[in-house]
Amino acid sequence: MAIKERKEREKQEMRNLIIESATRMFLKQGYDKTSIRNIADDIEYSPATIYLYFKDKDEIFYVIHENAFDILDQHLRQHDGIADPVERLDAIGRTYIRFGLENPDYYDLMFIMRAPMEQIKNEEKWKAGECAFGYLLTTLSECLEQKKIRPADLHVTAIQVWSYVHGLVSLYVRERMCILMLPDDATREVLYSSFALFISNLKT
Amino acid sequence: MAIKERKEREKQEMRNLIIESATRMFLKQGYDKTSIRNIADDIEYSPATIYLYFKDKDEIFYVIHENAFDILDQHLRQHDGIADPVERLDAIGRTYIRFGLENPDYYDLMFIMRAPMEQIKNEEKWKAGECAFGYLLTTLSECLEQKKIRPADLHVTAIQVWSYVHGLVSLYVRERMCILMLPDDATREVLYSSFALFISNLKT
DNA sequence: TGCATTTACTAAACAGTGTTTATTATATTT
DNA sequence: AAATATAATAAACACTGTTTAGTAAATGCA
Repeated sequence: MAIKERKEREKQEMRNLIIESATRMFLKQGYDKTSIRNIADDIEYSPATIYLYFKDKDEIFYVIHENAFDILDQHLRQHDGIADPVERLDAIGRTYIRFGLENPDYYDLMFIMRAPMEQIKNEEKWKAGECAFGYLLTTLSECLEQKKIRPADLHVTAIQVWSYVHGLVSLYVRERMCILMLPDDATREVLYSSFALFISNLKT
Repeated sequence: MAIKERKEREKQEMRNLIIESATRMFLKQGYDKTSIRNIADDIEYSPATIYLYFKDKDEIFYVIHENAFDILDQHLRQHDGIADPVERLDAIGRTYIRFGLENPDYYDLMFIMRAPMEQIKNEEKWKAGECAFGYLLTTLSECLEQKKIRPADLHVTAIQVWSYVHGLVSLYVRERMCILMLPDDATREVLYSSFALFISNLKT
């Protein structure tokens, strides 16, 4: 009965087709303009067909959300080779910020929008988030062990670092950095300078 | 011609009626469920009437956004009496965090949602934001003058502080703090502890 | 092979949304 | 009292996510 396997494969291909189309549209026109009807038009199926492969719109965006975490993860793990944990922390932070600035829509979906988190409530855990946060925890615990940053509770420190870079990126992405009344490239410079200052304040 | 004045007054009263209804609904059921039709139902007018007093839905929420800034401002200015600027900074930060945790919908509108910022582009400046940010700048420049915090560029430091508290609150409000896998009250405690640590790292 | 059954798909509808237009009723001015 | 200006609305437009009922094709079994 190889038919069942082929059917399963075809089902997965259709899911991929939908996700690919949705991702293209999302990155081009944003969440709101990526409607089920637009996706259906794009892949040349009826809107109702999409509901045979995904429970609802949120489920589609949950998959995109997970894919985005894979991409961020690849970026962050690039710094695995840096021996000094504080230097690594600095590199991770700058890469995180750069990822946010260069992929504002992905960043939105990963860390700002409510939709993907609704999905997580009904499932089990925020696996993708835990993976990235775990990497931060590992790096920070090395920093603390080697007494290279000011001593404090590991989780409190992690929240401090994450909140900080998230604050920078999310204020920028959601257009609150206009408060500086600077041109865009100068604003970005302030973000990186501010992060550098933060890291230097963290050091022992 | 006192009629014109009365008409002007009536127009303003109608605007207030709409804003009051919209605010009530927004705080009770959130942005999405506050539809023009729901507001119209609530004030017992037709949906089209609302468009005689407001250009669109965003304009209504822009007014609510401005009102929210007034409320935050009142909270923050409570600490005007604190002589030591670092102590004042600490109090301001904690009040900002508390405001965000206790008024998540207002916080959303003020610092996360895109809608109100669209309005600002078409107008002049982000007056409400500048007011609050100005207060932070004043406090920080005092801290720097008195050499009570580590020396650095004023604006870079301000962005550092704001990004940090915003990061804490926005990750909480948009449900990313679930990563800590702690009950709600413990999570809030981590936020405050993390801020305390941040302030102590900022001090000279 | 022929028939029954399962699977895949879709047209149409439902219940919403923000917004605009054409029309009516009311209030003001002349 | 008639003409004009203002205020309010019913209905429509163009969307949205989602569900239902019905059709056509592929598969399982005799």
